[in-house]
Amino acid sequence: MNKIDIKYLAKELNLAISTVSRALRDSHEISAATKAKVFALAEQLNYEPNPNASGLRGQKTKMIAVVIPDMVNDFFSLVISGIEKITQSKGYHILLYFTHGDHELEVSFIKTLASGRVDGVLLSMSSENNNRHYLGELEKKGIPLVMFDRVCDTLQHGVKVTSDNYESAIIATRHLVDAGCKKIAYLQVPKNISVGKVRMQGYLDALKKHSFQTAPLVLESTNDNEETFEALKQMLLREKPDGIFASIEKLAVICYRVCEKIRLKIPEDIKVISFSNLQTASLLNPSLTTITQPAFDIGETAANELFNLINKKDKSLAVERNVVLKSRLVKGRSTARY
Amino acid sequence: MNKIDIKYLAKELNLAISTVSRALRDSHEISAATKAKVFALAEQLNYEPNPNASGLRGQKTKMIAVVIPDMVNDFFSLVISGIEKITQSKGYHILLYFTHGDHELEVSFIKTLASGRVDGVLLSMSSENNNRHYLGELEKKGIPLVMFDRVCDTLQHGVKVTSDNYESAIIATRHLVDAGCKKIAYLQVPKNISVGKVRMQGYLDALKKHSFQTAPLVLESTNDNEETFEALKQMLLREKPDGIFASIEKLAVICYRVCEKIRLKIPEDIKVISFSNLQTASLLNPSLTTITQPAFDIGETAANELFNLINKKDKSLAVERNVVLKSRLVKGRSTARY
DNA sequence: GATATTTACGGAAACGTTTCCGTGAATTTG
DNA sequence: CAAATTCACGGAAACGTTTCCGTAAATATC
Repeated sequence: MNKIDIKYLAKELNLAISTVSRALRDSHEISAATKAKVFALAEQLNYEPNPNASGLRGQKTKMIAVVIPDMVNDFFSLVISGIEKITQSKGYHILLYFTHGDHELEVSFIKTLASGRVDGVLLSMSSENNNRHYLGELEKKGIPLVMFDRVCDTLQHGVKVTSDNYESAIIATRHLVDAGCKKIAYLQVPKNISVGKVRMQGYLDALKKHSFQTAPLVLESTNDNEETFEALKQMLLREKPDGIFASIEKLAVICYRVCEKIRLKIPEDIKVISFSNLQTASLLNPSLTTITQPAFDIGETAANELFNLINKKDKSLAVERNVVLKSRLVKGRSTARY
Repeated sequence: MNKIDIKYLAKELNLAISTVSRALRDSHEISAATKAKVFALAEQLNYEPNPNASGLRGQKTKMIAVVIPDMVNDFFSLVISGIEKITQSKGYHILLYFTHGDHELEVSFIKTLASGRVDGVLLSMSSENNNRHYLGELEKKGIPLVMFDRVCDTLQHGVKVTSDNYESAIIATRHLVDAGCKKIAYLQVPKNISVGKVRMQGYLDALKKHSFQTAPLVLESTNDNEETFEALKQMLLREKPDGIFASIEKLAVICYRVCEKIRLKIPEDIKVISFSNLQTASLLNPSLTTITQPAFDIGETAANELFNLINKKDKSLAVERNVVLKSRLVKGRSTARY
């Protein structure tokens, strides 16, 4: 029942505390014989260093924070899996935070994280139109930050990992055009987040370049699914588009339900494509054509970028770096020519 | 650029360190006037207490660990969301670990967690047939443990949160019988984990009681999806069951793919039911009948149970407690009578 | 009005590490 | 072989809190 700490090991081995500490960290100023003895006893007694003590002394916690909106779709699950692969290999730990799209909560998380709880932060922002002054707190304390997917486009410096949303949106829109669509609607994400804006810009530009459609047709959704369901139903009945481009997975799912409700057949009456990482997209009725982001890869890349910052000697965070990964088009029956 | 710690606040206010500390913790032995001053300055300077220091001193970290196999399906995402709701409200932090089904990794996680990194552990085991001696490390250090879903059935003491797997398996099997199935196959999870065993027992007992089927038909799957795909294909071709009961979601997905491959129509040729938390189950082709576990609720409950242990005065962990939550049957077209 | 209690605060120890500084002994150097 | 360096380790400070113990003044008790 005795707590086994370095002091206990030292007493047991008739060594000084400092010697034991150095031995455990494999210091060169300790003889091989002594090291062996220390390792053996540590192993035998199942010694584990106290992370608070080393964290307090050395100012490094071996922990990183992952701050994301939530985990309602497969995208963030995959990102986290990618992050975990890296942290695992580096012996780091993951602290997980959900902002639930609440900007205030995000600010409060970041502020507490700036107190030395973690060595670095991975962030996918809940809303990007707010002020971003709070991110400065991290910088002030020298805690590296890497943003991914939902990044802050007005922030110049910093490392950002995203996917090619603009190009993918063009590809998606053109895919609908090629499938024969004459009137394509775009379902916009609730919040005014940058990925939504960029994707919509791709849709708009692609319409101009590749389609005969005169005016864009955009439905702004809300966070209330029922509300969005109704709005979409009205829009489909009124405007009768023959193609739907959903900017996020949830909207495609709602779209499927609306089509079922008002007896619109996919892909015969209307074709659907969506940004999505749904692993069962190919099993849907009909199988959903998706733009699939490299979610796992985004996680891995963001984590690697963060560790680069953490291990950097000089803490000049003035680096600016944009890593853009490629999404891919996965064709399903929802956009098939019939 | 000055680090703002308690010492700095104290100097600034001409107070002792101890006074500032007590004021911040709203101690009764500090006058209202002094508290106000301290709070004001702390607010103004954005003071955040150093978690390592308080953790080291007070032996409480305000963190809990969540150890799960992985996040490849929606079940664990939902569980974590439930956990997060509780930790969030208690001001706690979540450390997330994936064992990837590797028992050795799980042991090593638990061992390092026993060093005082967290105040409690939530665990869903990767494999339950191995020795469980390592769990004693936590108990020895007085760190509470709550197991959920994949619990250790041979461990007598401890708190466990599960769902009614046995009863649900009976309901699922009977549902297939009621749908007209004469030959029902059971797809067993790869590892010999307790949920799998319990569910299979429900299947076996239900067969005896509710069906005319003479012999059970069980396919043991492996972690290799391709291998399982082939095995299932052979089994379907050879045995020609007219009902499939998948013990986990992944097996249902594989089943769908196999049926597509060998042109078996669901539900006309074969009916399928599965344990699953897939949020798009109703959108599959055909919509999948599921036994849906109360995943979010499991997370909430497990977290609440853990906090009960953490806040318990006497650390006698001898409590034994089994919380069982109800799953529900969600009917889809995959088991429809035609 | 002398003693007991409460109030409000200060000083210092303690939590378990890491690391700076020091120091004899052993080894190398010129 | 004296001086310089290296080797292998010990002592103690420091990280930022929390809390035990002490204490002077203020208030309460009989």
